[in-house]
Amino acid sequence: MMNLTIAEENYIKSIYKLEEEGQEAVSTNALAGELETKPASVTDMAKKLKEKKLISYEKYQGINLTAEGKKAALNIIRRHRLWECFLVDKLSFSWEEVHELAEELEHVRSEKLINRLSEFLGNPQIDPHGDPIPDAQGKMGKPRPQTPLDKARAKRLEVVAVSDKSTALLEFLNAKGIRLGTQLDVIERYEFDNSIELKIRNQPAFTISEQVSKNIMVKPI
Amino acid sequence: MMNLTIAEENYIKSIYKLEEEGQEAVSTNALAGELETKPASVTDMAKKLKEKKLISYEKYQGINLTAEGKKAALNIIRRHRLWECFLVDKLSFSWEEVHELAEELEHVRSEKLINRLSEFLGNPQIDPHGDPIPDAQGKMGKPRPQTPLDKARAKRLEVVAVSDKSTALLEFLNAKGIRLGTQLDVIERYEFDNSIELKIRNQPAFTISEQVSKNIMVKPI
DNA sequence: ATAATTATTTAGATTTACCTAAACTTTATT
DNA sequence: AATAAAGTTTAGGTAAATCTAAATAATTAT
Ligand SMILES: [Mn+2]
Ligand SMILES: [Mn+2]
Ligand SMILES: [Mn+2]
Ligand SMILES: [Mn+2]
Repeated sequence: MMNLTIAEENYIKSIYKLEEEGQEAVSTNALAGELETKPASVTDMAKKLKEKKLISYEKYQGINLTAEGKKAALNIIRRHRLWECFLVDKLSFSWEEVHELAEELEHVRSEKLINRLSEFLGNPQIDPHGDPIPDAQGKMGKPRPQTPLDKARAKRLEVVAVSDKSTALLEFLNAKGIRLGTQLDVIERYEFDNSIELKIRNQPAFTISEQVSKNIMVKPI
Repeated sequence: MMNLTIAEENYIKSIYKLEEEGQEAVSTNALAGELETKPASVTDMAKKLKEKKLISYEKYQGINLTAEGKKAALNIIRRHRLWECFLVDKLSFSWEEVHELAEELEHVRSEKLINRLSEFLGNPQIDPHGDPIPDAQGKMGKPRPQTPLDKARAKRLEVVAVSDKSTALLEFLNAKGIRLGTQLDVIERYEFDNSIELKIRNQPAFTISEQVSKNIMVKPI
């Protein structure tokens, strides 16, 4: 596996993410949005990544990772999520603080370091936000049955993952006492704005917006 | 304290090191040597760092850190040495493996991260090579009495620090069983090539070159 | 099918951190 | 003091990663 620059790694990671989210071929605009950069910059980089055979790309046709690109992406994600575990489990950071730091730490490229880190952490399978951690070979623990809360139909639910991108969301969840493993009772769904009234045992009920519910992954209990 | 690029941080660190080693004003050439770059590049960067008031610099007159530059340097050194401790103490790396990795990790800039790391490690005072670790305010534990082995006059000596830059040197020391705290008896000093015959308790005597002896810091027992 | 809109690419600049080669200063040697 | 050598700076260039503005292609609406 050849050596990537930090910019290249960030592109690969974002392409992976957008593909995961269902984009058939990742568009220049979508990628520019994800990376907070301009479409023209994306086109430039697309040519470079194609040259390196990490993506397939034809003018105006969008972007897809090659097998090699996917492998690279999983490796970066592994590093990112292991560092997040380290920060939470060993340095007592809370879950809304770690994503940003992991964005930097993930670019320290050393197989040995990351494998030792994994071992030190007890080879965790999920990160602090409930996302699975790829193993050294790039295999990711089967994504367990999970649905965004806005789509879930059951009444009793358990939180299995949350989006890690927004500090504000995670702080809101802290305030409401929602963490991984928290059990929720859906009291009511309001059609007007798709807000949801929830109850956690021993706590007063509260309402969350559709925005929030889309970012909480749950499974029925 | 303003934000520095990785290149700027590396320059600051190298200037600090050369000043420590006694250079009155750090020359363009010396710095180019230390950074494995070209003198012309150093001149470019010197202008930038002067602009940022991290160094004092006049054409042809060499470079010195300002108070602010020194503070920045100590902060980078703190990060470097704490990561070295982490790698050795927590991830079981050996002392010759950690410098390179710390060269990368040191550039992750977060006060909170590094202070938490320090705490996690038990606020260590020295790194795996015996070098003192500056505290959060940039104060460095008094450099304890130490002399390079080639200059030491006593017969019984204890190893208090070693140079961390050469993997080959550290591997040689591993092979000979020399670590921090190791007690050495000087059997003989050979004037011809300044090599030194040493003995460690319960081991056969062996000889080291002047090169090696310059990179082992000792104190009399 | 044509026109309008949106998406994407190209052209041309900019910034950072390098480089080489040539010019210039400083220092050492005769 | 003059010359040679060594050290340093300038001039001009390159590569990566960005940008803006203009051109072009694809999509959507009329
Ligand atoms: Mn994250
Ligand atoms: Mn995460
Ligand atoms: Mn080191
Ligand atoms: Mn060290």
